Amino acid sequence: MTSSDSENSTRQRLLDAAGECFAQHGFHGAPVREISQRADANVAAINYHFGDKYKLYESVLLEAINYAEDRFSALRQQADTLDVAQRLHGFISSLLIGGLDPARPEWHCKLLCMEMADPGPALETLFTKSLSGRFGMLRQIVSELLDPPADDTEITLHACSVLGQTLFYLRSRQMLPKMLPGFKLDMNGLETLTAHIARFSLAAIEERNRRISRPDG
Amino acid sequence: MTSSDSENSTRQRLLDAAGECFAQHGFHGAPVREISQRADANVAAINYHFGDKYKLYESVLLEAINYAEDRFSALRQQADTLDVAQRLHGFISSLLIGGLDPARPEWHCKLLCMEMADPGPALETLFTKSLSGRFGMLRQIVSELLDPPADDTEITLHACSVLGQTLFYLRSRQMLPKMLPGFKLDMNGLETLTAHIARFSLAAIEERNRRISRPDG
Amino acid sequence: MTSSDSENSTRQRLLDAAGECFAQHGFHGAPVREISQRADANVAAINYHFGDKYKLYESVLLEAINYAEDRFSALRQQADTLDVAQRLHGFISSLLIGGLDPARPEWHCKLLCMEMADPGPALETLFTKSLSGRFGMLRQIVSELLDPPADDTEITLHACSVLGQTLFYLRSRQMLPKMLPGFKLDMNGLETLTAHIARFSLAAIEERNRRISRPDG
Amino acid sequence: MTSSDSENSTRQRLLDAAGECFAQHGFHGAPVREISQRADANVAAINYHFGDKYKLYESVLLEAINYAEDRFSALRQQADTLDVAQRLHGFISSLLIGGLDPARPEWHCKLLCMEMADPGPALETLFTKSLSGRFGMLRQIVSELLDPPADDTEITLHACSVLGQTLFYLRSRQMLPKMLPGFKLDMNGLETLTAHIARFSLAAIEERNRRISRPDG
DNA sequence: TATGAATGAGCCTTCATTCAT
DNA sequence: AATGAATGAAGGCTCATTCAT
Repeated sequence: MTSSDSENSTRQRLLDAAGECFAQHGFHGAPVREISQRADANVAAINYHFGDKYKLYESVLLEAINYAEDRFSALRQQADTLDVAQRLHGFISSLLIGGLDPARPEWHCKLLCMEMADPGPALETLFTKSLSGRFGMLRQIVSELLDPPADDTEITLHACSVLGQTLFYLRSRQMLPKMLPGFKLDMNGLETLTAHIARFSLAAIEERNRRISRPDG
Repeated sequence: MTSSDSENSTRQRLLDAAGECFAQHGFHGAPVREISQRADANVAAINYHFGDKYKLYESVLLEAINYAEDRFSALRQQADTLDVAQRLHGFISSLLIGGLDPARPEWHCKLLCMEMADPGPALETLFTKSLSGRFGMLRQIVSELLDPPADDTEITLHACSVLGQTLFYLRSRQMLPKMLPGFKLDMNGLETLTAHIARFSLAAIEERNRRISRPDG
Repeated sequence: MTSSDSENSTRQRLLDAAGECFAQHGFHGAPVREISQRADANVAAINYHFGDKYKLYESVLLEAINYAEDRFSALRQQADTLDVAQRLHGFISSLLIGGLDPARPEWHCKLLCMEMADPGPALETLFTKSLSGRFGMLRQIVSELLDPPADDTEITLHACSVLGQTLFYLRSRQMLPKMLPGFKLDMNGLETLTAHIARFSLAAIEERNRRISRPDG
Repeated sequence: MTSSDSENSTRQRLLDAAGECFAQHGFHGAPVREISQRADANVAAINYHFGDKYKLYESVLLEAINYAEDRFSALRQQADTLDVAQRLHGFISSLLIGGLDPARPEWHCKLLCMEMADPGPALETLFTKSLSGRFGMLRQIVSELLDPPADDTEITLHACSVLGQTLFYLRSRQMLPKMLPGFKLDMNGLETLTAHIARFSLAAIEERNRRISRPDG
């Protein structure tokens, strides 16, 4: 067992500490000194392992985005065995539970939301590496649900409706206690949300399908 | 007419410059010197007019949130003359067009989204002064749409579904060119979005109403 | 009497302190903290007044080179009233006494010599502003002394011989106590040196003139 | 042959790389990491081989000064077979060509000049090991040339005149392209310089000898 | 013999703020 | 009402060095 173990190496401790600090104070508001102290490491260790503060920030973002990627990989592999409604449910669930899973460090979700609200150079990587693929997956699901078939714009609008409902909880998480007092975001609550979003969206789409296929205008 | 009435007073120029800077670099990333220079004012002017940097930030946020409040006031006054579907449409429109209106300074929306992604003490004021009222308004509309009547939780879930779809475009604005290449956010595009969200949501609710009122499933 | 008095202003104190420090430890070896402390000023004052450390360094060099420029100006104005041998003596004296004058801060000479031994961007300014003019002046004197007239190269070589003898004492000043133990560089000593260099050079040139003008080869 | 014999040992590569770096940026301005990288060695190798950064610097200076010492040794051994004018020429040539020889790494000369402009503890070694002997040699030559004999001071002054003319080119090398545009410092140019300095100095001394030996002025 | 990881001290610079005017 | 000068604290980063291997 060498010191490069990914478990508790200086590098890994820095990543975790940085995640917390960046999520708490933002990139500019988080001093590298505080990060290194929380990681029980030297200030110079950051530059040694990551080059500079921003490269550390990028690495932290990657760490956060990768965490939930497993769920989507699994979903992709099960695509053939699940019907389209199940895949919609799976997508929403992956995003929502993958994002708010109480087992996941809180800062993952917040940091990603902050980066999306104020995108920097790092977002490019996140996008090409993960976000764009996820959105394509959702568009595929939605396009299968829309019958009679929809044009590109309509698919996009429906995909955004599903995505918007889901991301709302991730992006509003900081405000949820204030907005929805009494609502608990435990596993149970998350499944309630998932079920609602799926049912709400499927209902809207079914209604749309019925309307379009009706003979009159 | 004193100089404090002037629309172009130092104080106002500072507010505008600060809005741009804060939106561009975040609170910690925007140096007061850059703000004062962009406002063509002295560094000390900020502390003179606002006390300190954070109070300036709060003032800027208030400026941004107040800008769109007129639309909601109008909506409230028209409540009696509009049917509930129109009020839903009006709410979505107020939020979406009020947020992305090309005539509005770009930083308004971005800054508010950033503050919501990473809430500070200033959010409290925003919430009690504006956000909480808006959400209550939406809940009222949704509760009227839900028939048979829904319990508190279901109202909230439906309100969140509407709100989530709408906020999605505000909060993703920075990423929209990348996510939805070719989509134009001009007045026309905004109305398309508004119409879709309203139709999608109404369809989902109607379907729900039908399902619930059915003697059994 | 305002605070911008050139006498004892923060800016001037910084220049003097920086001169000493840079001369003592070199540009890279002199911490700005030490400079500001010696100047009884804040660290930030350096960046406020000069922009950055290197611009301070350039200003210090200019201060040093300007100090002696008066002597050369005077020499230029007297050019018509002095014969050429006197002007040669004047030139050597201006350089030597202007450089080692005990009334002059010691660091002036050392710092200029250091910059010449390891030229940076700042030397360009020194050269165009002062050095090149001085060398032209010396070439003019030497060319008048050379009779029969000399070509460009020969003038240059003779000018370098005069200049080299003179600069030797400036550039070796740090080593003089070791090389020439017992030699005092007071006003008296400097005039002895000046006289020697002038006599030595004139002798060499006269001998050269005689040799060239001799009919045989 | 052990690895420490090798001309391309880590130790030697460090010396060469350090010479370049120190000459380029000065002692304080040259980071050990850059040196070790240029030498294709580990950072710790410097401390391992030399103890610390300054000891490396001293070693580099010694390397530079030793390079030219062979010429002077040869000159000393030939002392008996050459007349005094030839020995003067030889001395100047050793210094000038030994210093500016295009075959020699450029940094040798520059680094020595820098150390002389800003002497540190290392200069002591250089002085006792080399410089003082060279100066003594020149004084001996000059004293033989001065006839009628001169006192100590006069010998010193004349030696400094010869030395100053010669060192001028070494110490001004960085500025020569700017001062003497078009002058080429190839082997041919160096011999031109050597010949001029020797002739100039001999002429001055002959004239002096004539003047002194004249019954009166 | 030689190294990659890690360190504490120090670097220059910039920060938001204050003060005398 | 407003400002230019100045400040102490803190910023991110780099330094020469050390240590376990």
